[in-house]
Amino acid sequence: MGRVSKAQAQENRERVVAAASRLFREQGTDVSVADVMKAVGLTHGGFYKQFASKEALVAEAAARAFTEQEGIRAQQDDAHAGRRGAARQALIDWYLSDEHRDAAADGCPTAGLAVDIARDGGDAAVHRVYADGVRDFAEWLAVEGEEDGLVCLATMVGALLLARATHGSSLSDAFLHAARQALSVRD
Amino acid sequence: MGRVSKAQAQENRERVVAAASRLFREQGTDVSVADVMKAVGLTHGGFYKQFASKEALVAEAAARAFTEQEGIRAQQDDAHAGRRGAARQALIDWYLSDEHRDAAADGCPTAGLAVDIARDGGDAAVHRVYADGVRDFAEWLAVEGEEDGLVCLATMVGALLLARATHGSSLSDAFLHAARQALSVRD
DNA sequence: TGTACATCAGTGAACGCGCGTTCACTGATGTAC
DNA sequence: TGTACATCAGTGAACGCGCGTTCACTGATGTAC
Repeated sequence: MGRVSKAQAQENRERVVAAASRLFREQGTDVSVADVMKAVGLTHGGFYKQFASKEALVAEAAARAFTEQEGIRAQQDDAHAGRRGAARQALIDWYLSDEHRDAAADGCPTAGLAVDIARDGGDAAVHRVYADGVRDFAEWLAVEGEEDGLVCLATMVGALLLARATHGSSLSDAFLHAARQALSVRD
Repeated sequence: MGRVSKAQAQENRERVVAAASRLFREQGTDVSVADVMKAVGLTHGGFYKQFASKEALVAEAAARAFTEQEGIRAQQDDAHAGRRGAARQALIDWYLSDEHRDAAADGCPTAGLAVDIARDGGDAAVHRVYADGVRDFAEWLAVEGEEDGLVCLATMVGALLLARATHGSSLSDAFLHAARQALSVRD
């Protein structure tokens, strides 16, 4: 397999970032470079033709996941024609659904990457990407002041992560249900 | 270094579980067996004289962490002479403090192990230990009904994990502060 | 109580394996004439 | 427009390293007499 066209190479690179973005959210950032490359049908050797290091991929993959989520929020805004409370409620209902609990790969990176970011002492770039993404999300959620957005996000992330960690127990649904109730009566 | 007395061996075993309990909460369950043993001044070879597998150590270490936290809650109950609201408030204030954010090793296993438990498809024993520990905690927090305990715990865990993940940013303190406010005005 | 021997907690080297990263190589793509 | 050559995306083997686990060995502890 010889050289590949510039357009093809660019497309491959983007597919690698997209696959990493899903795998890291689902299984954590220590999914191996080889597994990421395998997910798009390539071998691991070529990875360093496109990325400086695994850290660099983590940063790009995280940024991509946050951008994707911003898109989902923008869709909600459109769907509810700027009625912020309704858009927020629709997002919360999706966030605290069985579907979101069971599909971390396409889910919220604030939740999916939180612990990896906290433990990984390393790269400053990925920390910046993460904090910026979290701030944007909290601001979007804030309808009754800044603190309201932070608390709402904390409750959503906590309920989602605990629902995932207690999957198989009756607690799992209970966390999602209780948080949905608590975040509905608010406005 | 030849054989060691039964009492000494038992003490060593307990020190291994204690060290694992702290290291797993702080850095996750993929801290290596060798690093756990090193933390108590032993070599990794002897590990399997005491434990069937690393999975078994994870289960024991998690159980120990939950028991330790139950002790802290019992202390709060004693200190506040059975005034449940006050005990709960004191625990929440500690939970959402800088100290707890920065000392995960001696902190809450519900938060510290959540993602490891969620991702690890493996052992049923550790899942049971975790779910039981979470349930006990939520019940202790529930002063206005079951759902109240679950929501309170979700907010605490979410705020703590997000504060850890955004350490270094102004968001970190903001999450702790906002959650403390939200969980104070309640009763 | 004293002695001879079996037990077994802990050591340190080794196992097969997967990690992030490097590198010589391949051959289709891109470019210079 | 056609041809000769340089470029470089992707391959596959290899690097040093750390993982969980196993094992032959050690020598103080525990036990049988």
